[in-house]
Amino acid sequence: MLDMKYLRNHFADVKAKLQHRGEDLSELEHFGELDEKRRKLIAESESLKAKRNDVSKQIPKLKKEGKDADAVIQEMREVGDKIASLDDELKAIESQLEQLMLSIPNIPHESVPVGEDEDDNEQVRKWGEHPEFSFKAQPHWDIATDLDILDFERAAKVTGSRFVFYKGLGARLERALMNFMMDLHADEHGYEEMLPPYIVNRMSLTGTGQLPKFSEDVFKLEDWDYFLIPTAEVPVTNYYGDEILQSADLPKKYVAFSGCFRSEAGSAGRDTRGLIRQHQFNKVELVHFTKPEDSYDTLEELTEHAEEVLRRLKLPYRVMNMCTADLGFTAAKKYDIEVWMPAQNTYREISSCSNFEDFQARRAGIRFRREADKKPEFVHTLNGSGLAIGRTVAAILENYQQKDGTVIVPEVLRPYMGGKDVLR
RNA sequence: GGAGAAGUACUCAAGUGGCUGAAGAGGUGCCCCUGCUAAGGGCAUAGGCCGCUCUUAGCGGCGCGAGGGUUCAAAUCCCUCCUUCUCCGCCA
Repeated sequence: MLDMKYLRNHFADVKAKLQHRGEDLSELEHFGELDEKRRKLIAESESLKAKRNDVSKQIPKLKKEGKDADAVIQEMREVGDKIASLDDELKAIESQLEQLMLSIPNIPHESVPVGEDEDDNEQVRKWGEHPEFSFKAQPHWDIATDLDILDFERAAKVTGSRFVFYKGLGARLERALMNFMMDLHADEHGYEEMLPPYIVNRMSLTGTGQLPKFSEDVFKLEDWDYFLIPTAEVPVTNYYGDEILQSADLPKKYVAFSGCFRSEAGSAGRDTRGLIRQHQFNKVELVHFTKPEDSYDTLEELTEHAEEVLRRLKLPYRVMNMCTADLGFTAAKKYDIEVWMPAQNTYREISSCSNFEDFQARRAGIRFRREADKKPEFVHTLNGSGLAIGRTVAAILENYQQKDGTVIVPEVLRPYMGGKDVLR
């Protein structure tokens, strides 16, 4: 959520910056009117309340002195009715204004390229050499099905499309990656480890920005106002919701493993085969809480930590600075890390590293105090995948595949694989 | 799932309609006393959000788990919900 005072005072400027996102901003036009109406109603109602408080203090005195208070009480009854009707009106305006504010996306940072679609994303850097094959590179779903380490068919029977069973060394590989990534970030990058709830309430999803606008993307539990998490970002960021942290507490950095659940509404027909777009997948997520002045340095650090996973796995990748059209609703700046997928002859997103500045913190109420007598300020929140595990499995299968259909296990994973060096 | 109890500030806690922005204690900070320590004494310590104004400040509104209601007036009375605890049931 944007700062209402800032929006009021810099309306034209904010609007111009939001327009680069290419989203419909017609809602935004109602802001001025609602904001003004709200403040007018508050002023009216509160001056009546001040009067009521004042007169109500006199009533017991009048009574004590044996004077008649009926006329005053009658007058206050009318004042009370007037207050009630103003407050009703105010409540309606405020809920409209809140809906509006919750639907306005974040302002892109000045270092974000202005663009119209994903073709305008800028490559920041590139790492690693594409593997050369003396044979036609196979897609990971064929490799895995042949090795009998992934079973999409039976998952479709047991649940439905976009689900998978990991089997044998496939399951082992997924678990090895989880442990490798968690160890790397916890032991070497200095993150505190966390295992969050997989189910969250409406307020948490509103805090991180998935709700109210993107309700069709998340799974909701029947008869409960609870949702399956689409990413550990949601529980971990909201961990400090409605709290005021001490200056010395910051920065805070967490690494969380979780299952992730996404409805993939609107993705029908895209990536229907393989591990790329599943309703359920595992992910190791990095979440930072920083002081405002540190968040852009932190974004670089966070992205670096995610890249390190790919470098140790020796998987080629590139880093993209996402343009205004491809930023996502909540981010002020976002780097996507894309891993090379030989069979598709293309790079695919494997991590998204974003700085939300105070956008999520304002929604979730995450603040800190610089000094004991200072006003609290909103923290900046950031997160990034470090990494999506299913997609990493897919990338390993495709980049490490051999002519005979086996797959070499990346060296760093072998200790986690009971010493196995090849999937066969 | 059933029965009961509780939620007031950093902590504990008093408070059944106006004199309560809220007693008291602990904690914390500063000061006094003391050769040092212990003990003692004094002072300070309500955050936060919102609105207005002549914006290094002032004024007003809200706030006692959350939201409604009753009342001229609610921490206090009523309703709904949430959380925690105890017992029973169920369960990995």
